[in-house]
Parts: sequence; C-alpha cells; structure tokens
Amino acid sequence: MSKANSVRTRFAPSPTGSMHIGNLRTALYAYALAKHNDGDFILRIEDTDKKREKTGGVEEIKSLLKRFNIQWDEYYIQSERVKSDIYKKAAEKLVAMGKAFYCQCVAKNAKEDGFSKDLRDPCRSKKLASGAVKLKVPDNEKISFTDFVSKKFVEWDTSVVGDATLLKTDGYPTYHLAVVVDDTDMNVTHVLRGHDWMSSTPIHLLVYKYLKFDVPEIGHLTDILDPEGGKLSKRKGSTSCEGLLDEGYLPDAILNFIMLTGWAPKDNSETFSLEGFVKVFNPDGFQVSNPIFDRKKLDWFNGYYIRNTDNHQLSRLIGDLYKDKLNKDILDKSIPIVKERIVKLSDYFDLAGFFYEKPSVDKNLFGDDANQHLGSALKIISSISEWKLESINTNLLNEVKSKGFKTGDFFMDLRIALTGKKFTPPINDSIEILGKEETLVRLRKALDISN
RNA sequence: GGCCUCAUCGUCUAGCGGCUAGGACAGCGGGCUUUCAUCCCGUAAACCCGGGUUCGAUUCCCGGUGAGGUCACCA
Repeated sequence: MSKANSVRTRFAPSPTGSMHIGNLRTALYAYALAKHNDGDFILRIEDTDKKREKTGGVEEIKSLLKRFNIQWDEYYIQSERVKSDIYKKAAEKLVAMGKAFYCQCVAKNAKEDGFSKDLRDPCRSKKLASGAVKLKVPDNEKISFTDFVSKKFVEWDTSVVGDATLLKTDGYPTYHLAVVVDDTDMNVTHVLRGHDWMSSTPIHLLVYKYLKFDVPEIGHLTDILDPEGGKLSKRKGSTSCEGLLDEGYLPDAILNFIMLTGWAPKDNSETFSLEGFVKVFNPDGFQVSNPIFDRKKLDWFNGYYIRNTDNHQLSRLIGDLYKDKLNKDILDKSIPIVKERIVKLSDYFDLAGFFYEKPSVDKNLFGDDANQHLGSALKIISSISEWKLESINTNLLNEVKSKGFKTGDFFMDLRIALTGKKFTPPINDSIEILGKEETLVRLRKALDISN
C-alpha cells in the first residue's frame, strides 16, 4: 500500500476547537513535504480526549481541508484504533519491561496545581497492578535528537522530564503514547508539529527507545505570534480559518499568506499556488524564529487574488457570501468595475451597495455648482437614446466642455447625487449599470436636495 | 522558577567571514486619472547589547538582555 522509501507525513489535529491558521499551516507544510517527494499525506484525528471533544469538530476539519484543497491519501480516527488494544498492549509491554508503572493517584490538573515540582510519581515504587500507566523516566540520562526544521541538535537531561501518563484510567492513550504507536504503525517518516510540542519530545524519544521503534525525522514549526504579543489565540482577532473565510478571504490567498509566514524560498518569490508551492517546497526554507501575523500582508494577497479571479467565479463567490440576496444581473455587471477596488469579498457591498439601494445623499457633500451640474446631467442623460457607456461618456463630456464646467467637479457632484459617496467605482460605468430610469430618478431627487 | 527554542528595516524575509546588507507588505512622495482603486516610478527604514575568534564579523563562540514555548490521566 505505502510506497517503499517514500516520504510519509501526517496532520494530526484533535477536534477540540476551531482550526486556526497555525493549524492550517502545519497541515500545509506536512502536505507539501509529502507531495514534493511524491509521498503520502495522512489525516489522523486525535480524539482521545473525549471530555474536550467538540461536536462536529471532525467534520469541520475535513471540510476545511477540502476547501483549501489539501487532500489526504489516508484517513484514521484514533478513537477507532483504541478498540484494537494497540495502545493498551504497548503500555502493558512497557510495564512488563519495567519502563512504565501503574498509578492510582487522583488526576492532577496543571492549572489548579501550578508548576509541578515532583517530576517522579510516588506510585512508581508501589508496584500496583492496575490504574493509569505512566512512563518511568530515568534520572540523569541524556536523550537527544536533531530537529529537521531547525537543523538543531537538542539534548535533555532526563531528570527534567516528568513521569508522563501514557494510558489513562478510561483506557484511552494520551498523546504521548498514541503519537508514537501510530506514527510507527503508519510508517510516518517525518513528524512535523507545532513548537509547543518541543518539550514533550524527550518523552516520545524514550517511548521509541523502550519499544525499540525507529525514530522518524522530527521537526518543530515556529508559532505564529499575535501582533499584540503572545501566541495567536482565538480571542485576539479572528484567525480561525472559518472566520477568515466568512470575512471574505479567499482560500488561495490565505494559503499563499501562511506559506510565507514561517517559510521562504531562496529567491524570495511571493506568489504561489498550492501546486507551485509543492513544487518548490523544501525544508531548508523553514524559518526558526516566530513570525507575527501580519493582516496587512494577508489583505494584499487577498486583493491580489481577487484581481486575478475571473469575473464569473468572483460573481459566484460574492453571491455566495451574501447568501444570494443580491440581484444576479447587477452583481455580474458590477464585478468588472469593483474587483480591483476590494480587498475582501465582504467589501463588496460597501462599495457597490448603491446599485441595490437608493443612497441617502448629504447635501453638504455637493460643490457650489451642484445645481447647474446636476441640471445639465439630467438634461443630457434624458436625451441619450442609445444606452451605452460610450454614448454616456461622450454626451456628458461634450456637455462639460460646452458649459465650461470643471470636469472633476461636475463628475463629483454627479457621483454624490447617484451614490451618496465620494469614493465609488467609475461613475459613467455605474450610470450604465444603474440604467436610465433609475439614474434620472436619483438625479431629480438630488436636485431637490441640493436646491 | 526549572528546562527548551529564538533574535536582519514597523512586518514577512534574502544573506550562510569581505555586499553601497537585497526583495515584498505596510508608510511616504510622484506619475496615470472625472473620485477611489489598479498600474508604474521613486523614497525613507534593519543586522538587540557586551565580550571574544579572525587581517576582517550581520554571519562563528561565550555571556547578557529581550521574546516565545513547556512543566495535566489536554492535545
């Protein structure tokens, strides 16, 4: 089934919260690492904490990965694998070897207990025959590995590593046991995970060693930091994938943005499709220091991708975002003059709302000659028989010339009369879309106001 | 607090002993233009500090400082 000697990576999320861009980035890098080497990418749901599991969490992860087009070759659910007793057997084997022990202490919670000072569990000397299983971590030994992301040799004295729980009383393994057993079982060659896992690596290394498993390449990614300081968190601004998507960020833009926060190609190229990224991806480009989430850059990418999306597709995306409440015809027509002016899909209505709703016009916005301008415009537009941009353009411009109006002032008054705003898409194009009837209605109303 | 990791413009980064320290986003200025935007051009902006090593350190080593992580029967 699995190709011999090929690279196999996995993304192993737990369905306990919503996926944020940091998680997505881990998945993306793991995917690219596998695919660049023509290997397999595995999705493994780590749902061994039944208390914290979020309903619908698994489906959310899967649908999100699909939306970003990150496709997995194999799929596993850890809780299903518990039934086969593989974790329990591994734990028992460690106990039999004297490398683990049963513990019947009441479960502690770090938040309540603060920093744990006793790294060695009192139960390790009791020789109990049941309970939770904990790793018997030795004192004064060295355990080390070389991180394939940072290329750094890291070594711990085992005296600073606690007796980690491997199997809980409910029969489920903890991450520490499950990850080692599963990665070995699934022939994962490269473990790519968040930096927050660094300190538990010695535990895993010990388990690999005692179980006589081959240790895969292990690499720890940087953490994306919040501009306000600290790790990105859900409460500090919306960095959840779903939130970003709902705001009108394009999957390709989000992907391109996260590719480059924590990784860079030697030539500093900036824009990559997923396929293009897979092609050039190389672990050498990994950054070792934590990047800060830069929304301005995300915005730039998003505008860039919007401009490069074809009009039909863009119309469909915006239509979807507004739950198909927008008039399809107007939407289609307005796309070309709006697409290079919006950063997010959700900016659409701010800019083009006047096509759908009559504007409220503030008379203070008008210039001194608004009456003449609007009067002329009304006259000219009424007289246009062939409703085309070309004729609207030339007729209006001729009038401006013959009356000696200042071009900019004339069109600004017209713009305000029709849209209520000073910043809009090109006004003649907008007039064409608005239609003769509606344009005249708005012009008359504005004339009343400006009088 | 112990342990681990990290440190180039505001931000993402290139650099891997000798460079006018390069690019991108953001900023600023200009051009185009009936607004805004797109687009084009230009400009300002960085090697955390202190010791070494070396003919020479942004680059190598040590220390400091700062930042991040972690110390659960959570992942």
